[in-house]
Amino acid sequence: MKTLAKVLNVSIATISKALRDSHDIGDETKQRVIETARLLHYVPNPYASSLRKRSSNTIAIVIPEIADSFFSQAINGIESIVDQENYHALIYLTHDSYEREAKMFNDLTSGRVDGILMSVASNTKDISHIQNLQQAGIPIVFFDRVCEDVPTAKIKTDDFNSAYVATSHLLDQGCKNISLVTIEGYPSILYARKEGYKKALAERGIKYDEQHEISCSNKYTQENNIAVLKDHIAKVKPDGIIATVEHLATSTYLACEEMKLNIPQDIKVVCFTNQITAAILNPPLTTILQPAYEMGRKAAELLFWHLSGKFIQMEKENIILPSKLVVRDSTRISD
Amino acid sequence: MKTLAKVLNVSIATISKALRDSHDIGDETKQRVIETARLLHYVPNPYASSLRKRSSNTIAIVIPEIADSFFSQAINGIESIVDQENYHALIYLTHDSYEREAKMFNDLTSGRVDGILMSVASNTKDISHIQNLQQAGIPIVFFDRVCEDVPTAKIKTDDFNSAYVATSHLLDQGCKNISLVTIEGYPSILYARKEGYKKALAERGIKYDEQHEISCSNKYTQENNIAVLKDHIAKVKPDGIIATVEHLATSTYLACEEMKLNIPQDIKVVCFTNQITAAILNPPLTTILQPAYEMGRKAAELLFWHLSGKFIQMEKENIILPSKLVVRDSTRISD
DNA sequence: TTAAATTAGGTAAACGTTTAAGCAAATAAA
DNA sequence: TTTATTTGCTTAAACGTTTACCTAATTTAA
Repeated sequence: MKTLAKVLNVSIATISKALRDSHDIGDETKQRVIETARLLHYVPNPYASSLRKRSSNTIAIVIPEIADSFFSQAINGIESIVDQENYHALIYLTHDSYEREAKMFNDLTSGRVDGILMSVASNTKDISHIQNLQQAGIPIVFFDRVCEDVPTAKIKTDDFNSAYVATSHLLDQGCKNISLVTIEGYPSILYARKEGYKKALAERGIKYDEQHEISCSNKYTQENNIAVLKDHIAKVKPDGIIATVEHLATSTYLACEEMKLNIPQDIKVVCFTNQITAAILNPPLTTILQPAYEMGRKAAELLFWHLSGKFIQMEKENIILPSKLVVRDSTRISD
Repeated sequence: MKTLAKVLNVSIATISKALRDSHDIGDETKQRVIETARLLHYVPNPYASSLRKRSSNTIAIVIPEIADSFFSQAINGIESIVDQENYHALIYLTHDSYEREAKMFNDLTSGRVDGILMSVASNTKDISHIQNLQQAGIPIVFFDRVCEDVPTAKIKTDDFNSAYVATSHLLDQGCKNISLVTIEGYPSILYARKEGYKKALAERGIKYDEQHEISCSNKYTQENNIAVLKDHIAKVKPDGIIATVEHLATSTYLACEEMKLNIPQDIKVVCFTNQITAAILNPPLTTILQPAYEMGRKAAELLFWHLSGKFIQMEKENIILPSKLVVRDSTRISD
């Protein structure tokens, strides 16, 4: 294209410099260049530019799943910054599979992106793929599902505390027998939620019972999860349930309905979810609302601070944004 | 990196060809190259490759909004193909703004992507940005919110028919007075939905009344939408509502609740939405479920067929996948 | 007046691939 | 045996930018 821009008969270097507003070029020439570039619909080739500059103006967003309010809201937050910085965002879905995640990371060492924003897959144990990436000099910021063993910036919400608050709330509402519904895998956030749950129990002198913890599949086979839940409810007869991931809300409600259990009379339910429909469910669902947008935004901000050369000790950044318990009828004592 | 791969003392061309499995290279050398590439963690630089090959292995997904079940499910469908083709997906959110869309398209003429999958912003009228892109030789496939004036492939759902079916269903349930709730803008799909609605009315000899059509903002200010709805309901007193976009479901339910209107007794509601919580709402919501995943998948398939050189008359591809009316309590005659 | 500094722009190399063209040695065809 | 073909590899150009280094002309300082 620049050869075409030689209608101005100046050198190609002049064009480049003029467009990048270099001090080397006179104001008048700059204007002429910019003007004719616009006229000729010239748009620079990003790949040539990236190759030469060794930076891509692109980041990667690596998440387990996209059909999930938390993640889609987080992406909105990320995008608000990416857009402002004139960057581009590649999106990668791991579907919560370690194998896919590792494969993607291998590709990402190529320099395709300048940095990565990620929520790790729930069954990721081995972290060598992440370490390789760091060795390649590519910065990573974790959000929500962080990987504690990797020394880099992390944006979390207060999982421990919010689980504690949720459990205490259920206890306040008279529950004696609370089950914790989680998914398979090793995400540290689920561990934290479990610990918060345990602490609330302990504080009231209730013994933690492994029987009360139940793992659903994270593969989104709703029928299967409903079956598992019904089984559990029949056996343990809980009067309260804490669902630790979003898609378990629907399964839990349907399981209760099929068992003719009334929420909240027979069983009270609280769920970690950002679904906007929570308020119009039957009954309206008490939720732990996570600051998804802000978390995505903050994660992106940190990454760009780092990329812009501002010295940040990435491994020292460990930001915790508060979640909020939103009490609705699913845990309200009905009279 | 290839200079490093010269530990094998062969030429850099040999490396390149060996890795791309060219017939030029002997089997034994190929193996040696592949082996040591793996050993040295060699990953080719995508920007150099893209520059030389003049193709990027990347597509763009341009959509109005991501925190929406339809779009996030569609992305899942797209991703299933993108992944299979070893491509990469850049994501761009227009937030339903024509200005943002046009700006993005200008950037996309650069050759950053090999093709585009898009749902156009609801207030896009001028389509010159899209035409410019086509002139630059970059293929586009529309899905859901198509732009009828652009000659290229389109994946839609049967908006006309499903609105017709939904309206007829409400009429069957005894509604006499049905309002259509839409958003501002000119998306052709909303026009089709309106026409389907009108046809169902006409068939039963009911006169279409403009009063019954109401536009909410598409800027997601829920409080505002609720106010608009309450106002409308108070004035027109509809006994049935068809909400044509997902985020209006919550607004509608809340407006009815605030007005102490019982769904479905006082007013019946059906909504175009893919939200999985529809089944557990209060009451369970009758929905028009769109084949989001399949639409995304099909759109991606078409694009890749085209990219792979299979001759497709893109402008002839006009695929319509059926939506499904899922009847639940929100339109059920209660006894 | 001359030397030094500044301004405005040009030259050419480099970024890391891919690929057309070429070439020697080995093999097949005549 | 000679010629034609095939095999396996090398050379070098090209993709479209950016940028270190040069140069000539102009301005400023001494």
